[in-house]
Amino acid sequence: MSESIPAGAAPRYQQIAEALIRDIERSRYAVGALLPPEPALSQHYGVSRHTVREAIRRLADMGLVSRQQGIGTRVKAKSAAQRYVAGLSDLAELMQYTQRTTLKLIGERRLQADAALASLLRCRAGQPWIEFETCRYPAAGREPISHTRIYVLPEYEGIRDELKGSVWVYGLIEKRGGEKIVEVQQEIGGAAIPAHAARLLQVKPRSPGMMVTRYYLGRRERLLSVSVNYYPENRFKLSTRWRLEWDGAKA
Amino acid sequence: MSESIPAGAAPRYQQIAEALIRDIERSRYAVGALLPPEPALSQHYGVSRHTVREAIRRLADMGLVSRQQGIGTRVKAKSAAQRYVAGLSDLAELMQYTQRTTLKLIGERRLQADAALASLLRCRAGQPWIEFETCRYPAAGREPISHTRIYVLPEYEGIRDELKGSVWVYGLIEKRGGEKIVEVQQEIGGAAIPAHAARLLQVKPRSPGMMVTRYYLGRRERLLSVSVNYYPENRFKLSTRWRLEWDGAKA
DNA sequence: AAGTGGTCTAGACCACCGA
DNA sequence: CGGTGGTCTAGACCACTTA
Repeated sequence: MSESIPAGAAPRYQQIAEALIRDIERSRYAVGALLPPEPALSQHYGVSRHTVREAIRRLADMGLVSRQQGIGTRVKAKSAAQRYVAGLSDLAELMQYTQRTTLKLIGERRLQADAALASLLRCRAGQPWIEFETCRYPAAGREPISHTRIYVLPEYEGIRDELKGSVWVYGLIEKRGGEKIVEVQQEIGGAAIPAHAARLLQVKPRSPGMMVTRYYLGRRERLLSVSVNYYPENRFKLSTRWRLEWDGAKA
Repeated sequence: MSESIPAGAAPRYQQIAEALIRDIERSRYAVGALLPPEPALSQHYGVSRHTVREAIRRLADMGLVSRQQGIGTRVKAKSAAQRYVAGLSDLAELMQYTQRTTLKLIGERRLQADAALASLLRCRAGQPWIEFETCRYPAAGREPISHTRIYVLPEYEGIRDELKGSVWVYGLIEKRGGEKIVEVQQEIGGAAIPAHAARLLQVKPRSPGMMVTRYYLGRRERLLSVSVNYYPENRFKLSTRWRLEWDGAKA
């Protein structure tokens, strides 16, 4: 072959990828069905098998097809699902204290969840927890940014000794138990600051604020820790950037 | 070459990929530096250039290196950064009104940003906007969930006619202008509900609530729309799930 | 002009699957 | 067994960057 390609034209494999995508969208190749084998495509488009494979690789990256040795290339979806994603390189970004902050340990107690706490912590009543009460301060200022109750499994009791300073609880859990935090569920709502927290935060009871509850889960959905945070008005903002991304995370 | 590979051994390109990863981790190739050119690697490992490219492709998929035609392959990171990601298949999930809700248009006006508004909307003073004031209601109940001021570029004035019902503004923008929303920046903080919004939300002025500001951006960071939302306490919670994912999103 | 990565060919053998 | 995708070779020309 080796026909000269017009300048500015897309590479051959990309043209073929586009052709295949069109064929999938127009249901020439139905979802669940097999694409023609690579040698057939290679002959049909008059290119080498390598070029066809390059095209199919694009489709696979987009999640449109999946390949299986010995079987073939199966159509998995009619169109590349676009989605918006947000990413964190580190869990510390979740809290977004860009400036240095200090964690102050106010108190600690062992307890068993009563009905109310069990509901908040999504566990069964009677479940034993250790509760750390903390406030977080900016390095320079005096007013605390937040009041936080941290609940951890009793087996992580020892983290108390390392809790001082600007360390993050989940880091301590990962360091000690060796259990990795695989998922964090975060709930945010407006809330009046309860009297006890208000005192520590130096605001009036029932002042407006934000309540953030975070559930830290390990492998197999195991709940390792829960934190309940109160942020008074105007001291802290949570921000998140959602970006459109093509399935497969290609730049 | 074509030495027989021991059964069960990893493919050659994978072995080479692992060797390169080791070399990067051990700083034989520093972050920011260039990997040796493909022909050199091909000769060094005694494989074809294709095989080397397959290995480097793995590294690129993991975000360890980036390639640039005419320049070379540059090391971008020492290790495949694990990260936590959250995904939305649709922007509607950002708002998370699981039940059906209705948008009620309260008012509309054209305006030019004064200093305060310009700061909020991150634009220059004098920039013309159209402001829609809306409340969102659950289907059955009476109390509104939220009060929202939506700012859009004047060119999208026409979306007013479609704003009624439970439609989402960004959908209208995409439908009309053809401009795609590529990024959404979201800021959340606790806030007292201002008097005007409080009246519509049927709460007392300065009651605790949550303020959510969302910036909708198109291609090239172009700001298309901004929404300022107030949610009273206990009527709505934002929840997000962050999951650990390996860079490159390879299963 | 020289060197880089990007694309492409025409072969080959292999591991895996279903009949 | 024949056919699938997976790996690999030994070439080739091209587009792009730097000098």
